[in-house]
Amino acid sequence: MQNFEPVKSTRVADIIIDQIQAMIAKGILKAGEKLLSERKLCEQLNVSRASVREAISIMKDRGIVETYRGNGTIICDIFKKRISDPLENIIKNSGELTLDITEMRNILDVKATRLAAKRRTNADIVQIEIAYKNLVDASNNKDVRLMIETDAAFHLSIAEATHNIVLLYSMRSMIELIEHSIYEHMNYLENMPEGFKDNAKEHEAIYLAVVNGDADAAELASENHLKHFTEYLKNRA
Amino acid sequence: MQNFEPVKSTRVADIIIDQIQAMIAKGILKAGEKLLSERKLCEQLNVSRASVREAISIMKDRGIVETYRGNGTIICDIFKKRISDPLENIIKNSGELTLDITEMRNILDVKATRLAAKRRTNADIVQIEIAYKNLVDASNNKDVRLMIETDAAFHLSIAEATHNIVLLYSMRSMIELIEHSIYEHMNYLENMPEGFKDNAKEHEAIYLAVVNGDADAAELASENHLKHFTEYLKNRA
DNA sequence: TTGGCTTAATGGTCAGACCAATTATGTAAA
DNA sequence: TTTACATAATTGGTCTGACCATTAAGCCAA
Repeated sequence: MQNFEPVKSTRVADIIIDQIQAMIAKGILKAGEKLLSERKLCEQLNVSRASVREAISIMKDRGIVETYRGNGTIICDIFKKRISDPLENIIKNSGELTLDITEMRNILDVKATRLAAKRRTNADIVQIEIAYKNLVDASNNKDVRLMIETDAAFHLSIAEATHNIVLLYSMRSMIELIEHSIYEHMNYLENMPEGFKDNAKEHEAIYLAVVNGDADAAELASENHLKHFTEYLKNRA
Repeated sequence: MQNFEPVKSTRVADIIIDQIQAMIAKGILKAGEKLLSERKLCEQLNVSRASVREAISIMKDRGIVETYRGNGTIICDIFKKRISDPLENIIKNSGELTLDITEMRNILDVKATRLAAKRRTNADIVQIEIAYKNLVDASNNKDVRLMIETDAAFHLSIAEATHNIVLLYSMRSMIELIEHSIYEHMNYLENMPEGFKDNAKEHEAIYLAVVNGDADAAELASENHLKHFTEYLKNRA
């Protein structure tokens, strides 16, 4: 069996991180326990405090430890990891990027709906029907989180019916990227059930047009549907 | 209703990270560009080098920047890492997708042309004019390779005028993929001239519509322009 | 026991120095 | 003029020591 050793980085901070993570992995350091103070770590590791601090600040960013001024540094429960995707992290704090992605997603969605109406097979229709019914159920139950999920799934089931892999992948990517931002605005959405009542009809229009194979109606319905959400975003930006 | 704002960290390094990431999100800092040196950043931000280094080392860990001793710190192409590379991988494993990619590119181009007509600034117009003239020159000289290059540059200069960096990025991606795909699956240079036949007037129509700010005409001109190339591709497939 | 004060320890920030790698520059040789 | 190489300047990496801000612990007096 090939048993590789982890590559020893030349960077001091990386070496420290490796050591501490190994201790956590071996159970020597357990969640909730305090790490040695920075100054004592310097002594034991024979490195400067700057290097120790760099290692700790990186582990803090990774969610491995938490620091408390005047108290110390504790090992975290690994389970509560934060967003690890750097791009999503940037998007989360950028209204401009969120708008850009939303616009891109809308462009794709409108054209995908048109193409789906032209190309959907019987198998596609079955999947779209399932997704549509799930969306309606979630809407009736007023479960906002589930509505967001089933809404995405509904639009993706339509994108799937275009049989354009690149288009499908791109739409899925855009949806993934703004997912976190949408969830953060969830509390806002929860207070506007009226807005969601309207788009029940919009979803129905899209659904029917695609199933009936009416490309023009499908494109129109999709455009109309997304107009509302975009306006809402622009007002907040 | 309790509507909490995201906590703005008091930590100096976090503030620096937010600033730099915001610059990336707005396109002020672009992939491949160099960040200011640590010492200059200290000056501009009025903080110690330790804080700047902490911010940079965290961003390095996130994969947002890369550092090179003696050279500098460069901005990574996270969009490529997160979106383009995986797509490229999918395409490699899916056989011939030239039509899918082309369709996707056309969708983006048509809508980008419309948006550009609405949003182009004077600076954008200058760039578009330059790109258009280069295209005309290449066309007059019947230099096929240069025509392909200037054609891409022309459409990208329009995409740039949308001021949607995600859209711009995606279009650039598609154009690169098409060139690869056509090159692999067809006799690139030998067959391309037919696809470029007599579209000087079409380019002119696009150019004029965008410069005049006529969104509907721009979209129409773009649709008309791309139709020919797509049909040509389909006939070959 | 309780309240408030002092003290010590901790993480956060700063300043300045030197090392190591790379690039830019300028000079001498071909 | 061009090329080659030594030198200087710049950049990220590391170290040292100091001070600030916060917290916990200890202490003493009411």
